[in-house]
Amino acid sequence: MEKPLPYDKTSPKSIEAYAKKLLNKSLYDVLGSEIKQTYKGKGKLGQALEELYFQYMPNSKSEPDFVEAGVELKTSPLKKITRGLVSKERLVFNIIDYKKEHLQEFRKSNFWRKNHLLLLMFFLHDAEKIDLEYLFKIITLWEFPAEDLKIIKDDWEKIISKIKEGKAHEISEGDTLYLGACTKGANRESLTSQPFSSVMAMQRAFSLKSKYLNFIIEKYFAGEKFKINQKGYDKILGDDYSFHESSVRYQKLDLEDVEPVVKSIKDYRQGETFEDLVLRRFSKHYGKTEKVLIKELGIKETNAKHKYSLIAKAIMGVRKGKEIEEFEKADMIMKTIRLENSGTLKESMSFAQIKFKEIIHESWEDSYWFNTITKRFFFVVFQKNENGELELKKVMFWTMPYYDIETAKKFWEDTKKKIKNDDYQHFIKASDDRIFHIRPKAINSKDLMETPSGRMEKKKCYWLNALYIKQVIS
DNA sequence: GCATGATCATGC
DNA sequence: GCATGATCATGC
Repeated sequence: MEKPLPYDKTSPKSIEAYAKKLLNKSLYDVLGSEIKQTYKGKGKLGQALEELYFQYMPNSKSEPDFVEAGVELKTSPLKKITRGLVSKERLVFNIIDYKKEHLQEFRKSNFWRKNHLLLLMFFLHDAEKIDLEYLFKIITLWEFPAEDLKIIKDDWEKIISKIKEGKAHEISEGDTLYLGACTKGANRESLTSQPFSSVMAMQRAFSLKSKYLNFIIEKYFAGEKFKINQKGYDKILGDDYSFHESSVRYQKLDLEDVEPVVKSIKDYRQGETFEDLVLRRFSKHYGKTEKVLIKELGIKETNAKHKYSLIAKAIMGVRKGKEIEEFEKADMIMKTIRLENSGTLKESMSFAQIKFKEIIHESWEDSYWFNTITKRFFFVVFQKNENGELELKKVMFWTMPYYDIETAKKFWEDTKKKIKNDDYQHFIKASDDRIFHIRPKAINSKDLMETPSGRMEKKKCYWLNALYIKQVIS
């Protein structure tokens, strides 16, 4: 005879209420010391929660953990920074089955069947503790708001279309906005076959980017009550795309520093993705000079160097002083590019400083450079006309192709090796490589940074060659 | 015309 | 005080 469960397994609310008893506690606090014997390993927290706390055995992969309630349990670590708690890593969902995931439409896909209603249990990671001692800081049911789900569905479709084109091996996390396809496997050699090409592809899982999770975290601590109302999804998941009032929107928030481009799901035209919508907003302004744009958009006359970014934000309907919410969640990088009348770039594109003492300890996959270069980019291109005035030429979204990322790796390895060898005179130059170079960037030549060997060296940074950018945008 | 070293201006 | 986006200056 089975013992009755301490919660109603058919009710999401009941499951959530039972889960919340763990708030600000650890599993060890609640279950006592005897469980310490059974669970020692790292990464076993999710499993321990399922078996010992919720008292069910992990079930089939294609259904949610709590089948009857349709709830999927997701644990994920938080870390402490000065301004509070943020996500420590991306949230990883199911492994993408390249052979099956493309067979169904989104609403019947493995991903959506399993993950439409999440029970989020975020805990504070602590390197000094074992899993069972981690304190749970956020426990809540979670559904994607309509505006976000629209983007997630488009992301899913983008990943699926790459599989269907036989390009699973070319998938990059930077292809999509909120829902990523992150690598998942013991190492880079964890390859698997794909249905429409003989090329082996890296194993990947659906995931949410850390930046996206930070929005959930911030809203949770801001005291927002997340609404759960799955009926509202029908309109987003339907085929007609005739969006109406959304019933699963966030309540109005006072998060001061972001503003969304899409104020309502009704802003979309039929069949349009978020990126299409952004392109549409910009295309109306192509050919206008900087002066005209500043006047039309009501931007205060300024010589500030960031005025191009102010113009771009204004076109997207984001007010001064605010960050673009969708770009933040998607961890996307906006770069403005200025062209001469001839079409050549005025300058190469610079990135962050090389932290000499850090790079030597990095591995490629957790390096600054890999994590930057695999993001999605948004380029805003201005070009000088015959009178020397800058005109808005075009905008585009871009992700570095996978074969160029291989070059990025060699470039990064070369740089790391030279720093290890204490050689600061022979970094890769613009004339050495098609895509990348290292160059100084500092206040002046006396602006120095300490090296691993304890000397001081001029500050340098990563650059993308002007010629490469030119080829990318044309 | 481009590569390369150097520096400016702003905002956090 | 410093990192970053932007730009200048020089020489080949």
